[in-house]
Amino acid sequence: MQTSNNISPSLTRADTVFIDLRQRIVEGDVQTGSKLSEPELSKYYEISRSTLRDALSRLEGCGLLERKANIGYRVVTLSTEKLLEIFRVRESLEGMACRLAAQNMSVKQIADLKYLLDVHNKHESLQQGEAYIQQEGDVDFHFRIVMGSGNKLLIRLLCEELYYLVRMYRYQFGMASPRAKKAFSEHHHIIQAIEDRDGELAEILMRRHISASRKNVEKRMNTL
Amino acid sequence: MQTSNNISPSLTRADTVFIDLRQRIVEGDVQTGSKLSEPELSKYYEISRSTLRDALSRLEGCGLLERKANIGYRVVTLSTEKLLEIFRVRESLEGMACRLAAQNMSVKQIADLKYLLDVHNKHESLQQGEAYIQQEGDVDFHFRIVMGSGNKLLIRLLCEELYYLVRMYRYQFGMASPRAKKAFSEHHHIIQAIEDRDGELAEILMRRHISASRKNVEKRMNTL
DNA sequence: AATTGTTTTATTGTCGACAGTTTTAGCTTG
DNA sequence: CAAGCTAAAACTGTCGACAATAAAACAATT
Repeated sequence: MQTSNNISPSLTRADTVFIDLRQRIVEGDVQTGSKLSEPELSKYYEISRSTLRDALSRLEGCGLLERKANIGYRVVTLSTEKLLEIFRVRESLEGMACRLAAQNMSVKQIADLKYLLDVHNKHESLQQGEAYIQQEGDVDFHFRIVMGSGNKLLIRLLCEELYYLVRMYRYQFGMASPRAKKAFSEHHHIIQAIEDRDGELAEILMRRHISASRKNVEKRMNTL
Repeated sequence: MQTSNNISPSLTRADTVFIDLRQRIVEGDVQTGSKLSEPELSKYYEISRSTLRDALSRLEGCGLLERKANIGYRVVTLSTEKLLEIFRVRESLEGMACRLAAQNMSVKQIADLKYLLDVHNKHESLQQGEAYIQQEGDVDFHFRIVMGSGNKLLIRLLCEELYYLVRMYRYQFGMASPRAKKAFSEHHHIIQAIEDRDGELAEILMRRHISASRKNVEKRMNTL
């Protein structure tokens, strides 16, 4: 007898496996490109194959797994080319999100975001080289702006599909970019545009911000 | 014994049901907002619930179905608000696709697209009011530009996830827009920019083109 | 020894049945 | 008659087993 918590949407077994596997894939605990054996995984999680397949199909929807008929699921492989493709999509989608955020974010949301940026700024000043915190701060910043757009489709595409891939690249490609200082300054300019309700400028700044990261990767790729 | 065609990727039962249901949902044969009974549907298709659920989970990935734990799948509901959200996402993504297409489309691809546009233009001149052909022509035009971008992620997001929703709105909202003439002219300008390899202009023109459609819907919404 | 063809093994696709939850129907009570 | 509780029906979540397909191991031939 499973006394389900009636308040929150009851978590099914497939849900928990989906969430756990997602994290393991993102963090590289399950290697990129590796084939997922359904019998093996279902034994590992002590669930049936049906339940596992439910979880796997959802991971495919996140773009973390690929499936071939009669062959099975594989973890996606990472490549610089794919990373650059993601940057192009983020540039366009987050640019639009930023434009809409300038229209739709509440005064309180904007204030909270400014506060968040200050906190991270101090962290960065005090304990130099804490790349981890800086990364999480960056993720949080972009996340909040997308949420602030108020466009549910945009939110779904970015937060539920693309961002897990983005985090996967961060974990496994180790993007400790040397753009920390610049990124902070760019974030501040973006918030300013949002606060001024200048959607057009906000979009341009966000696109430049992401485009700069992309060019950074392209430059590093060419020097190798 | 099923002599599977070894050349093409063998179609599984779940595949065929997925494709058939997708069309029925897009064309409104399965009503929006209606709940899908798994026992009923599996009986209809003469397959087991497991196979059906495989198909349903993929339809959820396309954004055509919504799922709640312990309750089941429903066909998504359509609304003007959601349609406007789609336009915003298309504006940003297809704008980027058009920019990349200007860089990456081959000379032959561009020539084919110009030819396609001419054919549809003649059709439109001859048999006035053939909204259907005009619609399909529009879909094809946008589709080819996205393909021409060469960005696989962009292609997946637009062609495999968003465009079925777009077609669903066209079928069920009956968007016989009065923008036929203008749209043709805009398409021509876009191709010209692509031919000139002017990515920046191509993006701007595509965004205006889609933005104009959005504003058209907004205007119609306000007059009701 | 390498390669092709065959057999065996393992894996995915599909099925039907049971368990737990939600919804519906019916009954009781104020 | 309405409201609330209870019991029954229906549905989704989960399970284990069989069928069809792909991968691996092995044998045979050149």
